Amino acid sequence: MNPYYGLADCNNFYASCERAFNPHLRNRPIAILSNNDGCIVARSNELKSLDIPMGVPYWKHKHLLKKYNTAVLSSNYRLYGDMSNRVMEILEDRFADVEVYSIDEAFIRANGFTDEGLEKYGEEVRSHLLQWTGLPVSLGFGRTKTLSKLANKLAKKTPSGVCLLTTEHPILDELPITKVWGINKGLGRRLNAIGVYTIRQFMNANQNAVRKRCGVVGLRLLLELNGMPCHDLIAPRETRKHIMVSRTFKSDLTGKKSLIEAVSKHAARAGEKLRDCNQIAGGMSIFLRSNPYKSELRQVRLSAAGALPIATSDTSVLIQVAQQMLHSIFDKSVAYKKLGVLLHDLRPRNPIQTNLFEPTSHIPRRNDLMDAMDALNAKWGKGTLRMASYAQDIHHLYRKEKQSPEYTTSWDDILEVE
DNA sequence: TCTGGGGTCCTAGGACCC
DNA sequence: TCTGGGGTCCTAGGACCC
Repeated sequence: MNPYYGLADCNNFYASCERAFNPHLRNRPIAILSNNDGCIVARSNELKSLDIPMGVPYWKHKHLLKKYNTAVLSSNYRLYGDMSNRVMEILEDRFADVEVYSIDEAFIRANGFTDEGLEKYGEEVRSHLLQWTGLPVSLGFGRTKTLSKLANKLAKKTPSGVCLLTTEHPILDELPITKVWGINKGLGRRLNAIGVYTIRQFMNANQNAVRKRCGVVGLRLLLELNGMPCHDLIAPRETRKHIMVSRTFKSDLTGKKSLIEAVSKHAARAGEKLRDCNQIAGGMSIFLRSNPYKSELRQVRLSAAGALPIATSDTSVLIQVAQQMLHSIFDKSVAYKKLGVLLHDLRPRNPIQTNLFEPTSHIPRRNDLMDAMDALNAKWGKGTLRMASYAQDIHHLYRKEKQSPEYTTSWDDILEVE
């Protein structure tokens, strides 16, 4: 028998994490803000029903949020990341094959179940997750990933929180194509142009026409909706293609000193991510951008890119190159709002590739040093040990005024129960 | 006053080669 | 005067995702 695919998705994940540790948030609308307290990136159900859209600038809706007595919080990624790990561990325990797809979602493959058996097992897993993490999770099942993703949307609206979607289900006659995972405005419009509006119409559309208009991406979606798998679970990747670290400043910056500190910090963070997935980078680029919302200011997008002298994950090299690049593009007549560091041309960390023109004998020792630094920071908290080039605290460059405590990852913030 | 961050895949087009 | 055809590789940008 063909396997089922499933998608487990935490409901209103960030808001639910906050709620799990703070009972005062239980019956209030919640808004979670992006970095720099800029946009609303997560909403509780109450807020979703109040017509506050996702991704809008916080300041534009401030008064409305206040009117509804909304709890507004800066995002607490350490807390969410830790809660995510707990959920994923339980899923991995309950299902043979799990693909962690994002911080709050995982695809699963379920073999050897009857339809009823699978739904029942789903409900059991759901209540296990709720009991052990305090997070409500929805489960959708179907013969393909695309169907399971759609099933999950339906599961959120059923009391059991679980839904198994077959290709015959009448709801597919009504749902618009934009509800399909992977179809947004662009593809949606191209499908509308050939008379396709509902999911059922899409399922029955001419495959050549879809291939021609929407490329292989569109064709695969059509097949998946008809129950023919084109996307299998993807093994956890150790091989990322790019690593990016970028931040918006709370105000427009003109001073080179702050930018040097920020670029060093970003490069160091990129190095951590790189070592975390056991890779080294062959190239780096950095970019600086002015504030696009202030049209009266001079608008620029500056960037520099180049190969590293030798592929590496050594923080001190990354910082040095990033600083050189910043010096090379800095223009003192511009005010900057955003800065980013990108690592590309990533490769596995071992074996070390030597370079005729650069000495490499010091590399094993440097690797040990980096590993020791990462281990210390993992044990005692981020930033316990860091390079002197960004020793100065740069929190003043960013806004983060409404952060909740790190209930699960910091001893100082652990919840006390009386 | 205040507007996020980090990914993936696909495609088109240019450079280059025979 | 007449100026091919097909392949690969790389990159930038679009589209989509969370």
